[in-house]
Amino acid sequence: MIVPPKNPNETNREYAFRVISMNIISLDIEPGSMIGEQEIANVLGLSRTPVHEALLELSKSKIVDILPQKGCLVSMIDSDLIREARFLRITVETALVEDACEMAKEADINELEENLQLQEFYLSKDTDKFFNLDNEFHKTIYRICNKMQCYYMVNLMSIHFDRVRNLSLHSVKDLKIVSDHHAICDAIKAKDPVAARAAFQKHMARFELDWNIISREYKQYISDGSK
Amino acid sequence: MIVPPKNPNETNREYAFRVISMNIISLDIEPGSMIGEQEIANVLGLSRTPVHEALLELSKSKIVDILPQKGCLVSMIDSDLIREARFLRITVETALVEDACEMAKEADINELEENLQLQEFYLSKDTDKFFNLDNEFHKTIYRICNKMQCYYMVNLMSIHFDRVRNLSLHSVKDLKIVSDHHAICDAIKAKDPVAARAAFQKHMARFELDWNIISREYKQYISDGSK
DNA sequence: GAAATCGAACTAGCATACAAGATGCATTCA
DNA sequence: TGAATGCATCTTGTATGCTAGTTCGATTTC
Repeated sequence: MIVPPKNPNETNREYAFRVISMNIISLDIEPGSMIGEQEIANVLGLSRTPVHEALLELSKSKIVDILPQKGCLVSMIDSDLIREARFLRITVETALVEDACEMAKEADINELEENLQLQEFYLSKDTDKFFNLDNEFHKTIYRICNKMQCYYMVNLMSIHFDRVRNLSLHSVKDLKIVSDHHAICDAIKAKDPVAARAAFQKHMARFELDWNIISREYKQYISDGSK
Repeated sequence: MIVPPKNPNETNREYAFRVISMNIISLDIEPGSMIGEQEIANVLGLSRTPVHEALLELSKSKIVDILPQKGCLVSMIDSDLIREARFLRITVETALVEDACEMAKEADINELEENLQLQEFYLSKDTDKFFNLDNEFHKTIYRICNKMQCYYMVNLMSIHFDRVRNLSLHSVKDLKIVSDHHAICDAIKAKDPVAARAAFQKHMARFELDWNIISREYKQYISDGSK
């Protein structure tokens, strides 16, 4: 488990949540493994309480399953939950990119374009950095539309999806993500909701290809009943 | 504050969450009021711990705002958060009713129709019962489409919307909700996604009218900047 | 040898205790 | 009189202790 330093303005609970989430997405905590509150509390140098509260929040998205008096099971990669997370993102963000065509100011477009410059720079250099930039790109679209609370809810559930997306970045070679993002950004800039919708859906459709590769390559992490 | 009995298989945390949510929606806990963990713990006969955890979960949807070392502020009725909650529901459930046209089995249609029978029965008799049936109707649509995790996430945020919806049921006389539901159900039964989408959007559009009435009638509960 | 039983060692839920920051009022001081 | 100060008393965040339920292995029993 990777333990970054605690940020100054972060509560212990937020710190625990951040570190555990990170390690689940990066697979440094293995899908299907059991983790105990005390065990994590020891690693992070905290008491059980903030760790308990962080795990409670994670359990809301079913990324962990708290089994009372037994322990905390980190979920296997579950195609049903990924399908739900992906449905939610596609549905919500498709509507958002359309709205963004009216809502986006010049400064917003600049923010997106600056992000895309950095994406190009880091794509082949630093996978984790790129992953964060990708997340920021999507988050900016929520912000443009004044839907930050929706972002929080969708993002919490997206962790299932993120875990696979992170694997993709490390495994799948043919990455067209940045040009997809450019197409979305250009459509918003051109105030063309039809093009924005199309570009976004094309972007999200790539996942099907990745999933085919990932699901073969990481069989041991994928729960039964999926393919 | 109304305190129903604790269900047998419910943890104290779940009980606290259920009771506090209920009282926020029913306005038995007033918008803008401060509540303390100890105070609620006393009323429910619990310790602070499960109450604290319940409030943490509620704070995720911003329906309460935990101010460290000060207290817990129950949010005013906030048009921005309602707009977000409503956007999320409309966006997600519009997509769902379309999918439901393919997914719904005969048993599912029966479940919806049985629910509608009860809605007609209780509409003028028992507002709270009707409110629950309305919720169940929407929940069933998620279940038909195998999107229960999405239901949980959308529902958590919907509490802002629910608080006003509950006021509507008590204040707004001209209720066409049941016939709306019938139209949605009939479209799903006829496997007509275009009609289902239209019926659902017509249903959700009613809220604008209600909001105009509510926002005048309950000004004291509505946060500044809204109209 | 196999099955049943008991108990030690785990777990999370919850209660309680303590720490540290916010508040408000009484007191002090100019 | 008015502003500043300090303390008593709130609050939530966190740590710790206790309870009860689960697991697993050693021991007993047949």
